[in-house]
Amino acid sequence: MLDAAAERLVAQGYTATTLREIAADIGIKAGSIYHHFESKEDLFIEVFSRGIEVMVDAFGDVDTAMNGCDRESDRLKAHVRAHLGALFEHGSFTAAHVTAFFTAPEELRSAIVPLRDDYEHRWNALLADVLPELDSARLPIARLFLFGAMNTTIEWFDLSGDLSLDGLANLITVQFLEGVDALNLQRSTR
Amino acid sequence: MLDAAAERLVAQGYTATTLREIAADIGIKAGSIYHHFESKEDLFIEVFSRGIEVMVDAFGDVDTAMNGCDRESDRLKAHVRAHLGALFEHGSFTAAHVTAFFTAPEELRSAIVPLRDDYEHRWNALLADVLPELDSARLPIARLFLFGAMNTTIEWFDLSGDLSLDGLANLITVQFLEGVDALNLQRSTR
DNA sequence: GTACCTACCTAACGTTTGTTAGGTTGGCGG
DNA sequence: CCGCCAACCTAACAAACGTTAGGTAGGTAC
Repeated sequence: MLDAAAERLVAQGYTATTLREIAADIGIKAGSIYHHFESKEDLFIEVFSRGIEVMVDAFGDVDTAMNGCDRESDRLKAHVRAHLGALFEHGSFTAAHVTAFFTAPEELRSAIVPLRDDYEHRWNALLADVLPELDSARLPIARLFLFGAMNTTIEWFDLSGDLSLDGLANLITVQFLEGVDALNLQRSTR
Repeated sequence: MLDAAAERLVAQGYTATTLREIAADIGIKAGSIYHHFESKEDLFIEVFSRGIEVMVDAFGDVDTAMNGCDRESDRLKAHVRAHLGALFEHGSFTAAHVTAFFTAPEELRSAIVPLRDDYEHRWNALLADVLPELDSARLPIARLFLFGAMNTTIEWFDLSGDLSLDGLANLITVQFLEGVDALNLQRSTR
């Protein structure tokens, strides 16, 4: 049911997604949803929360797996790959969060913001490690650039296309660190 | 009235924006809208079209103004500045388009897509000039990265903050061409 | 003055929405 | 076998939606 709600969110946004549609998707009636959640808002708070949870878990897994890694650019690339994995490989929760969060009513958003902030802080800390020479005031902006590049892939990236998720993660990381010209040296990576 | 509709679109998305709200914003009643537009869909087609129109016009202006420019990076920077200007300095039409386009129903979107494609083609041509050595298959991806960085600024950039639009355009261009490390050499630009 | 047009209003229509009260079903614990 | 509870259903509610038919005010043209 949460899966169905998340998929509808990605395709239609918050207001256009009706409880009757979600219910029909899983073969029950709209009223029955209220046995599991107090309201529509309550249901979607859970969906958005899981979207962040998936990202945070993926981030944490990479953090422990890459503990003894000395090449900072590889660490960054692994985290980019994890973020993309959350978007494309672990259901629609993260995708729903990234695309539909701003279409949700304000009261719902303010309940989610603390979780978002937590995830952003982890990225800030990571970028501070990877880019020690970067002005700390510029760091959040650099993160926003990176997030912009990663999150907008939902609008165009196709998992079944020529480019793999590993290849995409590599492209984004290299582009982020060294600029667009450096991409020409990376053609072999798929 | 189109302005009011665009602002509501940015704040609430397509479905959550009601004709009664728009009417109240400009001091008329909902039914009166139908004297100017055939339907809600018709009204928002006009809003989205103007959003692209603003971008295309800004792009064209820079194209002619930068005709005899020899430094390709300056040409790119000027176009980035023009795109950001369309987002922040010419009403809410472009902002509405960028944030709410994917929340609109499919029939409406398919009416707008040709205009979008035209604008994207112009950017592809520009990037092909600025980056002649880039693999042409990579070019649309590079453009999507750049669009991702530029368009997500709506979610965080503040016109009244420390960073100016010129400074932001410079940051994005340098970051795009040379990577995040190059930003440290650019601290003076505001 | 009459005709006409644009811009608005009122009042309602059918539909859909989130939500709720009360009823039915099936399985598990004792 | 009995009681219970979770999971579902039916049927309806008030509110809000896009939309429409018909009416009104004010200006312009002749």
